[in-house]
Amino acid sequence: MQKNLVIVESPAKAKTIEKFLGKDYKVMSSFGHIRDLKKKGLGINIENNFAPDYEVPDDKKALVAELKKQAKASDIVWLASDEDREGEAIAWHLFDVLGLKKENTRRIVFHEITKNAILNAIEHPRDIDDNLVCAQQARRELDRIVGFELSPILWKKVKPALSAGRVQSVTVRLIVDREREIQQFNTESSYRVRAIFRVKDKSGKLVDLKADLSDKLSSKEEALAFLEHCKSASFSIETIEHKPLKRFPAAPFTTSTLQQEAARKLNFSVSQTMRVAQSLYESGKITYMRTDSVNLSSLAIETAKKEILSIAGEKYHHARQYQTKSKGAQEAHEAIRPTYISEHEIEGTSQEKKLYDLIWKRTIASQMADAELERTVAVIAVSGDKRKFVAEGEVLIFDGFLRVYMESTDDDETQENKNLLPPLNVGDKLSNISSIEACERFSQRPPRYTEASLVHKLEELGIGRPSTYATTISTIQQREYVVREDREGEERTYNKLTLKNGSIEDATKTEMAGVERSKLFPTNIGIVVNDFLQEYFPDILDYNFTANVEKTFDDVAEGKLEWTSSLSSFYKTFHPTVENAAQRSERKVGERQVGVDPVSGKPVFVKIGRFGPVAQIGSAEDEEKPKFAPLRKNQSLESVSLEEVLDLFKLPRDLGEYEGKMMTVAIGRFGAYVKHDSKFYSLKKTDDPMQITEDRAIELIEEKRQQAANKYIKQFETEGIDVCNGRFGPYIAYNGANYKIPKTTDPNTLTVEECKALIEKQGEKAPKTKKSAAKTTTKKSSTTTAKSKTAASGTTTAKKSAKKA
DNA sequence: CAGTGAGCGAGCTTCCGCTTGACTT
Repeated sequence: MQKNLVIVESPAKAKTIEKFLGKDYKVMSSFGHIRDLKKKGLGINIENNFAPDYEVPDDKKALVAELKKQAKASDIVWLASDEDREGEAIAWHLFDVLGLKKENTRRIVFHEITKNAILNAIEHPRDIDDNLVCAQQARRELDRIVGFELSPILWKKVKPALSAGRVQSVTVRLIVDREREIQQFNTESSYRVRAIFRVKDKSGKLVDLKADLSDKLSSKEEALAFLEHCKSASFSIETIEHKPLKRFPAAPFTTSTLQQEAARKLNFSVSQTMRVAQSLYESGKITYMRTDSVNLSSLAIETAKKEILSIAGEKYHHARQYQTKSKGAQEAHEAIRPTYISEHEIEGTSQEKKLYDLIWKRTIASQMADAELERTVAVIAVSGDKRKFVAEGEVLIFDGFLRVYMESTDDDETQENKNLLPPLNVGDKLSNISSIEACERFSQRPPRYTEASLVHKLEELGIGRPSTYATTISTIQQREYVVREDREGEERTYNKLTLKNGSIEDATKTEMAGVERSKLFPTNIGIVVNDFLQEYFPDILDYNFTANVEKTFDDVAEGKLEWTSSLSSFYKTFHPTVENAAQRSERKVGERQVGVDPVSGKPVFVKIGRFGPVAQIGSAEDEEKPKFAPLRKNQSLESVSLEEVLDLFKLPRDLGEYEGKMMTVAIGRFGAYVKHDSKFYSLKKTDDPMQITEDRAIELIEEKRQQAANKYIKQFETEGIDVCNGRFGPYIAYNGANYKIPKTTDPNTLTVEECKALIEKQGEKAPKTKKSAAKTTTKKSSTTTAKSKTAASGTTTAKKSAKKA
């Protein structure tokens, strides 16, 4: 029987701590929260002074039972959850659920997982901070109230199974607002002028000196006039200025900055970064990865120093302690850093190696000296004109931290490398002119968010926590408020005027504009939901809502405010807005009439239907049932035209008969297809479903039949082994699973024995279950299943198929 | 995998923050 039981939040932490504490201590993990508001219903008794209705979730029951048992068997229980609002609440829930006694319970905290920090914590136990626990309850209940009162309004007014919440709704708003800014942005063009002079460098060789005109020119006429003037003008150096410059290393990683840098430098998605970081943490290679602190332990600062001295020498070392600037930071942990800074590299997957390398470099660089540069600015006067050319050069005097690490920026405009300027003197005449170009340039619209830049914005606004950034971003995509995708840009022409050898050339050039890679776009549903919420719940959708309620939670934490009264004053103003929205707003949220159908004379609408954006001819009140057609993915509820909508009703289209069966063309979830004899044939990208001919459809059908015929290279029927042609080349199919064939082997010559050997070598796999359709459609099908049951009410076949689904 | 959208109408959906596995591709 052990004397002491220590409970922490994370099992990886438990493992390391157990080593420090010796055999008198058993260390267990709570795996985060062990109790929460009841899953079903509000879980809050509003009339009864916001009394919470807590329950231990099913998947935690076994764990709680085990903790209880171990706690009973111990003399003293040490509650060592994190030192923040959530951690304090976890400690209290443990105390309550495990039925602990005050006299043999100790609350301890540490910010670093080092032996000293932990032994020190053990020596300084304290009581559970009830005020902090109350602040957490207020936070928890407020989130539940907002989420569970708003979401049902959306089910009624927009579409079932939607959601709204303090964090996710504001996150969607950021993206919708940005999209509107982009739509309303007026691109303006102007002319930038650059001169290239030829001057001698130190060794007397002629080199280019590039200089840009300080003013932009607003029109082609102005640009032409300026170049015309330059033909006969003279150019001379007016001033030269040398300025020392310093660059500072960035602070060590927090969750948010790690996500951003991994996206920029390694092209990781936000969730991918967290997955990889989690595995590094679990194998003890890095410190905790969900943190908002930039603080390094004194131990880390010491070992970083040792490393820097041995890699680069004394001159490169500069010990620094960083301050957290982000709003609402709770700093329960250290910054993200290597556990052992002396390990420059680690074993692991290539992703793990890359992320570790990034963390190592960032940590080391944060303790290194500033980089020193010198910038030179030469101003060049143009005779007979007030405007000046400016040439800038930069030299690195001392690389400092840049030796190991340089932070990236989101700015996708390629930063031009500035080099050292050739030697120049005030008064020098620049008579050797290579060219002067006036190039039409366009003003930049605001950028769309990437996952990482969105996290950055959320952190800046103090919305969400390190543990939730990744899930928030996936939630808004799951709800189909937002999509992450690429967009092809559009070709744009621009004008370029070049003065060379005394004459001006006028050229029209083209470039791609507006190309997007992996950016976040709002969907029709996202826009409709956002506009609705903004209209009826402007306070909740306010970018400062979270920051404001955090202030009242702080008051609760400091004991200045009763937690229930903070909630009741919120509820008093919030709940009436919910009632108001339920009554006043129309069912037809987001509906828009685009025109009148010329054939039937009925109105044509677009709206969010039960299954997403849809066009509708005629209304439900008409005697005749209205006609529906889903909108295409790229069509916007706000801007789609009557013509485009009417086109949607032209499908499915009959193409004529083939082999006695009708061919129809339509567009489904996976794109355009031809249906024939209840089989489906996808159209190629180049085929237009509105234009496709009967002959082309037959061609597609025959092509697919041909492919199916070529599917089998060989079949060993008695053994049930097939050698097939697949999308990724030849493979072996056996017992419902697929096996690779080495590239060096000719599939045509494979024997049964060789196939069996290959199967054995790759380890016999379980048969693939018939698609994971169940997993992806369960959620959606809950509505369709219910409907199909009733649609064919009573018939046994319908019940069967419903069960299957 | 390639559909759906009225009508009867019960019962379902949903939040944010702590934590990992247990599941497939």
